[in-house]
Amino acid sequence: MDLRVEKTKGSIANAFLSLRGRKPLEKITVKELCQLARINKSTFYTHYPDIFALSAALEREVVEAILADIPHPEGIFEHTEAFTQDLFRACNARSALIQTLFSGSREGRLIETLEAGLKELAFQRRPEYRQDPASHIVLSFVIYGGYYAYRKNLDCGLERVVDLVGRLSRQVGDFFPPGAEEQP
Amino acid sequence: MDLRVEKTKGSIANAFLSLRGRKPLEKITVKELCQLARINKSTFYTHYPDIFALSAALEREVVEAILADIPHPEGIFEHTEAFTQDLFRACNARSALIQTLFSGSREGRLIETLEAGLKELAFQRRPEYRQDPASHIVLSFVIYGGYYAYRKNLDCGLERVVDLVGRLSRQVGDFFPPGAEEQP
DNA sequence: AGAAAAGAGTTGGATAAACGACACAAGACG
DNA sequence: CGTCTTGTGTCGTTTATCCAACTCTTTTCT
Repeated sequence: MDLRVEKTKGSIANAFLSLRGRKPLEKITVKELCQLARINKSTFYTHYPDIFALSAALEREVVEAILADIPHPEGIFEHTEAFTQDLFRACNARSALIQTLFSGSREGRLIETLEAGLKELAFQRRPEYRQDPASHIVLSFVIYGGYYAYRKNLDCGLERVVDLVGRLSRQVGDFFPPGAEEQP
Repeated sequence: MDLRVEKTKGSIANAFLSLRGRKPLEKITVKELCQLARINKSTFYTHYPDIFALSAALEREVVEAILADIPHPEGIFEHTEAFTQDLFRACNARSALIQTLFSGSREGRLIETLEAGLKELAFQRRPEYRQDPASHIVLSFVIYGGYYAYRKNLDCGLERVVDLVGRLSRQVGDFFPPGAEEQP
């Protein structure tokens, strides 16, 4: 990528995160962002249509980085337990960033973006599942289940939650391919 | 100034000072500077002919900043004592920067650049002295005198040196216009 | 409500910076 | 010694960014 683009996007991201740490997304103006990032307003618009698109792009990037950080992504089906644990680890390593990026009105975007990323990862491994509605259901089930099991039970201790969710995920993993049940 | 130029020069300066803090000027290559500053080599050459010119430019800038920091530069002749004290203060506020920029082979450049800046300041106040050799002599005398009185007697305590140099400067200031002596 | 200020987005033209290639010089190394 | 690497400095082309000006919308203030 062009060095100029890299630097520009970097300073936009920095400025955005700095502002986002102090105020909700909808109160951030393009003008102040550009002043902080020391770029021209028109330069911002060559990269993002508006602030929300910028936030969405950064959200996707974080999720991408999280998934790229998992040692053995190919084990998403075969070693679901280890995969889940690595996923939690990768998220934990970015807790501060996640907190600022996904706070306020962006609360629900983390799990949604994660779901999309995880499904993409899964379907790259098993393309034949992509058109199978049952696979989508099972994946959504385990992803959202794991997420909210985590969110709603933090007081149980992180390790315990991760351990249990990991084992539950493995159980669910045994259901694949889910469509098979319907044609015995 | 164009925002692009500002940012480029800024990152060049930062990279240079960072390198300069670790190695002598003549060991700094254009290549590593550009890598650190994250700019293209050709961009460097559009601003500076070589590393030495860069260093010289930064040296001048520091001296400019020091002089611009003196509350009442117009008092260079009438209130030499206060002027001297303010000058020492302004230098002290940049001691770290000065140390890295004027170390090694650049040792002597601080006082030389300071002399040029102070003379320029003086001659802007009294343009009629600019062509007068005697004025140059007296100014060089007081500037270098003050500088080395400071450098060679740091163990006497800063305040004492500044106080004495300030009073001496005032004595010398009374000699102006120096050419007058020769035509009684 | 109505004026004034501030922000959103767009556009056209100017230009700084990036890129890649090049010839050349200097130092390292076997 | 020759070769090989590393850095220097330049050039032509492409492109990202800047800038200034503009309209339109939103917010703020009285």
